[in-house]
Amino acid sequence: MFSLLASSPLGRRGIIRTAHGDIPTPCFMPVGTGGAMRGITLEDLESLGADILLCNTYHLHIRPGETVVRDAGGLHAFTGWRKPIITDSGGFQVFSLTDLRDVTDAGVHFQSHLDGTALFLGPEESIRIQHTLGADIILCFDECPPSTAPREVQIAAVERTLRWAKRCKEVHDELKATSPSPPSLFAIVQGGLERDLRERCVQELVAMDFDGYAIGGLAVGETEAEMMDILDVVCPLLPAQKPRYLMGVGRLEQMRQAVKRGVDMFDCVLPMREARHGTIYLSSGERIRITSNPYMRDHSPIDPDSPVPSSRTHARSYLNYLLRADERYGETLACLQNLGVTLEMMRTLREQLTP
RNA sequence: GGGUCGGUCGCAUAGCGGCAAUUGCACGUGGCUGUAGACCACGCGUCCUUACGGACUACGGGGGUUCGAGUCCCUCCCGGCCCA
Repeated sequence: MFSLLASSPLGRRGIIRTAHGDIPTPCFMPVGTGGAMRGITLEDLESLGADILLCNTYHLHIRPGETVVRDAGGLHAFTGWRKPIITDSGGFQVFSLTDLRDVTDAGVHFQSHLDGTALFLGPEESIRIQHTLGADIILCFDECPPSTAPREVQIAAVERTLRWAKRCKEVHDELKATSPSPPSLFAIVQGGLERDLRERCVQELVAMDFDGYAIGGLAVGETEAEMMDILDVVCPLLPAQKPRYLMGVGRLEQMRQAVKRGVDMFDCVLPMREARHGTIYLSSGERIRITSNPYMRDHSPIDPDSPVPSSRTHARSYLNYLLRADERYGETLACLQNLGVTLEMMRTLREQLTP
């Protein structure tokens, strides 16, 4: 499923093969939580060069519900996205919906963020839903505390995440037997900023033998140095022949640094969110606040060297106006640009790593 | 000409004796990291202070009552509506 093509102090170059196509790594996985990207189409996403889409179990479970997706023919048929799809387990919502959930060992009781309806998601539920959705890569249901949470909290989260990982794998193995093209299952390493807990978590998970390993619980409150420090602890302990996925990261510079430490996969809402909110990434590496005053009369292209055609033909003044006027097209242009620059950076990185 | 309602920080609003004065929009500057968040935070009379804070000038103009007036009274100007 994963082939490591090259490995050096600059990073790893590899390829993940799935039923819906190959994913060259290192890769950035755009976040289309509810089976869609905000502001751009999935056709846009493909033309930007994305090789895999990330969707979310919690969100799709609430709406439209996995049976609707299944009856539509699975996530690929339902969305029209033909390339690989990875689904997050819903574990992150323990972190992000902190006021709307209650964690127990059995799983998590959520209150739907839409209408308050009670719903329960545990390891078994999450894996079953992910199988039903029909993703190519699925994730274990984990507990993600803030990275700055005290050690006792991290210990409990690691132990729970390990217990849950075991249960996830058991259900996954059962379901795998009944499926013609079952998904790959990745485990998630927790442990906050506690190096020994991270070590323990990795070792236990590796012993259970998953298809890949995700590093969770980062980019949730710690400094960049702390994040890299944890990668330095975790990555060397992961098996070379399995893909590594740093969840929720991130900034371009963070991803560059993480690649050097041996990370293969990333996802992050930041490029899209910052785009919608007016921060534009340039191919030069610079970031600009396009909605600010100086750009009102800057009629030069958004990014003359952009990998995205629309950013070469449209003026900064136009994008400034569109976003200020709350025109949807502004979000579209901004999102295309930031995602385009992000994906382009990964392509460049891959080229540099190709032997 | 008579009656009536009204003139508050760019626009729109609140305020009915203790106010540099509500709220929305606009504007300004930040922030967003496995998406609950086309979002959030702060600023938005002038000047001084790193800040706490202080000084000055302000609710159409002028005058008055009052310890104190955007708020009450008189008068003038301007606008809307109604009747002539």
